[in-house]
Amino acid sequence: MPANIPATTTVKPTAQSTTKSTAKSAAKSVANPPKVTIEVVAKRAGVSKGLVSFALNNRPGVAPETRVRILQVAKELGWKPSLRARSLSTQRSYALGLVIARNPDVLASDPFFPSFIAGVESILAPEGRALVLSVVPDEETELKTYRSLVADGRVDGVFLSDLRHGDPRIPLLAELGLPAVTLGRPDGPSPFPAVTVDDTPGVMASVAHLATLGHRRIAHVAGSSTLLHGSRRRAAFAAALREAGLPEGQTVETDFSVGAGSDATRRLLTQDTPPTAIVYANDPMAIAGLGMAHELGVRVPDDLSITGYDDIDFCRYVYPPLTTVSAAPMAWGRAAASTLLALMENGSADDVDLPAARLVVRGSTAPPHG
Amino acid sequence: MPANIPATTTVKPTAQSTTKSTAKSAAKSVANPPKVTIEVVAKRAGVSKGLVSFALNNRPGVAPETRVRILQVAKELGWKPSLRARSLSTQRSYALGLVIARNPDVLASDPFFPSFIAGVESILAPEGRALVLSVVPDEETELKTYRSLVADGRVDGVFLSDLRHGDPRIPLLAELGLPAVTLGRPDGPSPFPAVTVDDTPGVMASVAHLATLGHRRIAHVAGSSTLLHGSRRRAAFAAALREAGLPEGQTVETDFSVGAGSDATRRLLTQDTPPTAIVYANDPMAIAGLGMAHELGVRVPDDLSITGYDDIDFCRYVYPPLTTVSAAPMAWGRAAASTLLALMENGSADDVDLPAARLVVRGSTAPPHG
DNA sequence: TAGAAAGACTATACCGGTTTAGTTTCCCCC
DNA sequence: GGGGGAAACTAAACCGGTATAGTCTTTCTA
Repeated sequence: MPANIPATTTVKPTAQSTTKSTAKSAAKSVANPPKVTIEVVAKRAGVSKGLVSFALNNRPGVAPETRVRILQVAKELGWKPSLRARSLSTQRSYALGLVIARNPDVLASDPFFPSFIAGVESILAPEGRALVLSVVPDEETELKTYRSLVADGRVDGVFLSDLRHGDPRIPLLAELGLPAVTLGRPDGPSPFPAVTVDDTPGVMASVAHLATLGHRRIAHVAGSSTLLHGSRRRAAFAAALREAGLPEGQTVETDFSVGAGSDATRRLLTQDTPPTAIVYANDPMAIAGLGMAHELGVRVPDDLSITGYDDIDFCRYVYPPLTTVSAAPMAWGRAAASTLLALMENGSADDVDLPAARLVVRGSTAPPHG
Repeated sequence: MPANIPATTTVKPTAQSTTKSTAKSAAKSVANPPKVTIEVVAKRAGVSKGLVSFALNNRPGVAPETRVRILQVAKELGWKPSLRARSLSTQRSYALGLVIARNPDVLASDPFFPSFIAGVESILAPEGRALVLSVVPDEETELKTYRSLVADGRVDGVFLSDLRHGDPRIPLLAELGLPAVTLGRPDGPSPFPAVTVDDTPGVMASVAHLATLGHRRIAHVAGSSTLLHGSRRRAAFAAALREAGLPEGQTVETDFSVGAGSDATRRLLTQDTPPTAIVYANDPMAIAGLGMAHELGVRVPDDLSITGYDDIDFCRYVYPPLTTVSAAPMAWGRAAASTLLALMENGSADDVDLPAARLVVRGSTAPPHG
């Protein structure tokens, strides 16, 4: 039953022809194995349940032979301590949380999270931890979600992705006392360890690559500047231009969505003096840009060079294949998970800097014709 | 702490240069609010805790005025029943599970799950349920994951996606007594309700559309035939050809991945008599096919028409925009979640048939040039 | 008007672990 | 050989709810 339901109309037996009946009843009543609890193990081993608990948790004060015997009995009986009981007494849930606040469209076209999550899982699963995922539509709901995750004790720690400027989640989580790991370094003070893949070098390398090819009018289709990585990539873009001795480039801000990337591209290319190269803040937008270029009859890479960011699978298979920057979301997930576990175990954890994202040159970049 | 940890060093300050310190200590010690439990509410309302529980759960046997008073007190004190305690005594977790067994690459390029999950969440969140997500690399791990989800009591029910022929998960879950909902109708007997978006009409419509345009050599890049929707779309393709009075078409089986889609396309197009149209089993492969066509100098849609399946965001923005079949993963997620909740509440739930996927005609299909 | 039945509520067992406060036993040492 | 202390273990409280059995009124019934 839901938390405290006024009208539990949740589900009323639709009186229709219900050929289906749940598997529960059938299956559960058959075997009905005599639940083995810590009590049973204790009795069988001839000790108190407290001692079984001690033995299980490797605590001092248990004679070596006794410990062995207890564990032996536990194994024989196939006993696994009840997560629920343990949760109640330890006040922990043995689960970690990830809250994603994104427009479903943007989320859907962005392959970051599936890979990231796969990485996270590869660490959590062997540790017996679960991942609780929330996908919420807006920031307000997001904060509420964190509050209720804590209130319900659903998770022992969370991953903080898509950092924003002056991110309100950081003080919130600090106040709630919920351990967290940030994906990237926040711009303000933070009590949490950061696991970072520096994206600046990758973006700068993209620009440098284009400059070396001879491009002088390079534009940037940036992501949302409220997002830290959005504005950071934008800053890296600007810095790289300066470094290359090029004039300031045009920048169009978007929300990272495919549609916005397409629109931005149209705007850039339909000017009197369009850029000869565009650096996109992510791959989906770059791919949309490629489509738009085709539509406008602008040839890539002959008339226009483009670069993306993320190196999603698609990049290799669009035509021409996309020059992009390769982050490693799966490794990122692994590192973030390890760090969060360490933080929870030790009460502190060091920041982790993963290898910076690298430029991968493919066919979408070439010297400008002129 | 892991399941059974050697040293219960829960939280010791690692003596390293720890500029970070966990937020826990700091935050928690400040306020330290005197935990409000059911006991406190009971005392304050001058009743027993049992009665508070009854009032909360809308059970008979509580005088109306008393109920009101209790709930009033509960609200004043800001009491929310402890999920953990409740879990222990009700033997439920108030969470639902989704286990995804996919190659991370395939998963990453497939926007189905993010959208589906967003739909699921929109139903679960208001009900106070959480979603536990597992991403596993292979089938063996997948089955193990279900077992341990049940053993740990992590979830009260699960979503079964990517149905396979003679899917082993169905008997397993039945045996485990875990309520489930299948996404689509399984091919064997199943005790579980199915929530279905029929994909056959969409695929048939694609073929019909191509046939109407005048195509006679239509090929199919199919998904894995171990997957039900893979082989079903393939069957629909074949049926549609027959219905249109066309000869059997070439079919290449893939694993649904972008790379495989690309390879399959190359193989098809480099034959002596290549097809004039290709029906892809999903959009990512179609997009890869588009790229390959470009690479081979095959113009779309002039020399080759292509169609996809799913109507992912990209379709509108590649060039030419992709004719595809629009499923509605978010609505699917909502329906699946509602059905699973209903099943758990009532012990049974009816199958749900969502509106069949529809063909969306865009620029990637045109009459074959003669 | 006794007696049964219903209604409101309490006391308490229970879920299955962890943890603290004792208790026993054994050993060491002066 | 008696006191001190550590080691090994037990008993019971505790986490915070739910559920069951039972108590005490009040009301309906025969």
